[in-house]
Amino acid sequence: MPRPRSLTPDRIASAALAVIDRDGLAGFTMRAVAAELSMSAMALYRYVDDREELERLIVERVLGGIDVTPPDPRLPWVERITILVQRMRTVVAAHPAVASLVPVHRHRSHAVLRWSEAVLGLLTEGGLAGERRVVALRGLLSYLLGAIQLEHLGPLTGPGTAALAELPSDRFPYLAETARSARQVGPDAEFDGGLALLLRGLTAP
Amino acid sequence: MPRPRSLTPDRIASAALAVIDRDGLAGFTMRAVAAELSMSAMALYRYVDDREELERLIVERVLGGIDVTPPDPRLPWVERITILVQRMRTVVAAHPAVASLVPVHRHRSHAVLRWSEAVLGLLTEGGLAGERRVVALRGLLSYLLGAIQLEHLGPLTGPGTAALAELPSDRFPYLAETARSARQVGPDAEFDGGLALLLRGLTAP
DNA sequence: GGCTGTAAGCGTACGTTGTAAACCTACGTG
DNA sequence: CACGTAGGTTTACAACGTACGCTTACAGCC
Repeated sequence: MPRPRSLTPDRIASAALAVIDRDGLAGFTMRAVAAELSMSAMALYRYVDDREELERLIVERVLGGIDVTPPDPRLPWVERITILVQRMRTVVAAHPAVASLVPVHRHRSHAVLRWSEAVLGLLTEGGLAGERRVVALRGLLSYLLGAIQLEHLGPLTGPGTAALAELPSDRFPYLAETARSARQVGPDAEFDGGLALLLRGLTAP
Repeated sequence: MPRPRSLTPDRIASAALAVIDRDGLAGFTMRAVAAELSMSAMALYRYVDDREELERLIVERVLGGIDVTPPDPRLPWVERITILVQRMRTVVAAHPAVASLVPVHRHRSHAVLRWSEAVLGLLTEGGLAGERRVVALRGLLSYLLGAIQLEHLGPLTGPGTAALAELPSDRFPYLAETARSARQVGPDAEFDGGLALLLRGLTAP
């Protein structure tokens, strides 16, 4: 019988995401999100316990965009896993500033569960089970989240590389040389290359 | 001719680390660190531009503890890399709460440079060069930082696993089963297992 | 259609944070 | 001993998350 709710969790998450995309993580403030919704700051608290829950909503909204429909089953299972991993990277890349929120809230995310379930299915199809399968899933997730983080927090490829290339080459000969090679490797190639290493380790005899 | 400085960057970082170890990241406050040094909050700013620089000092102090002396050269190069990676994990594990600061400040850390140089040397010894070597270094760092993060932010192994095991097994059959296997895998085995995958990918034909 | 109870939404306020500015003060050098 | 520099303190402010209490709009009943 009371007044009906005017917001959905999804609408709130969208508003918060709009703020973050526009003003970065530093601009993400309860007041700013409320303003984006044309509300007072305190009205937000009718929908959310605290800032942390709002962050969870955001992460869930971003990761919820992952397409977990199984890739073409005619592809080798390793390639299908590659696709699933790339899909997760893609949705986060659409909102780079949330990259650092993901690891914090991942373990409460339903989207991550669905994604993990899909990956586990493919790992199983690849003949993995038991503890080896646990290690594989966890390894993929670690690499994925680590790579996303590094990518959006001061990339090796990119402007940082320039500084690296000017390192005193007597004390850091390898780094100086590597920085030169790094210029040839774009972010996608870098990510896919690392992922391929992991997956090759999975299938090697 | 003026009054001498009474603090070293290292002493400041130690105080901050003491605060973090005692009260967690949330307790890490300019005022708290200053109090730890028996100073007023503003006195800190004679030594540090802002909070961010203090965070950098902390990360540098933690990562500075890495032992980068080359492991026994009689070991295969893959094992020597394993040792270097584990050493990085070890120093962060000693101060779990700083885990989330590391990725943010890594690219300005001299300690990371030294570590990277050592790893690159071993990769080179393993016959890697050019873009393959770039991808390898970056892959190792991504996995390492991702794994550290996951480990200290809601582990798969650990209490989280219990919740996972009780998932509706009709919708998450693999996850439910995997959660049971996960109980057998300790954090060290999990980390080392994932790392081994990556390195095997590096040496596979 | 008016009345009413519930929950939506708002205004105000408090404690805490990072840090700017102005001030006082201890010390090495002349 | 005086002086100037830089160390340290005090005070202050804007912005943050959020507790509390009030007002107000609506769905269901008479």
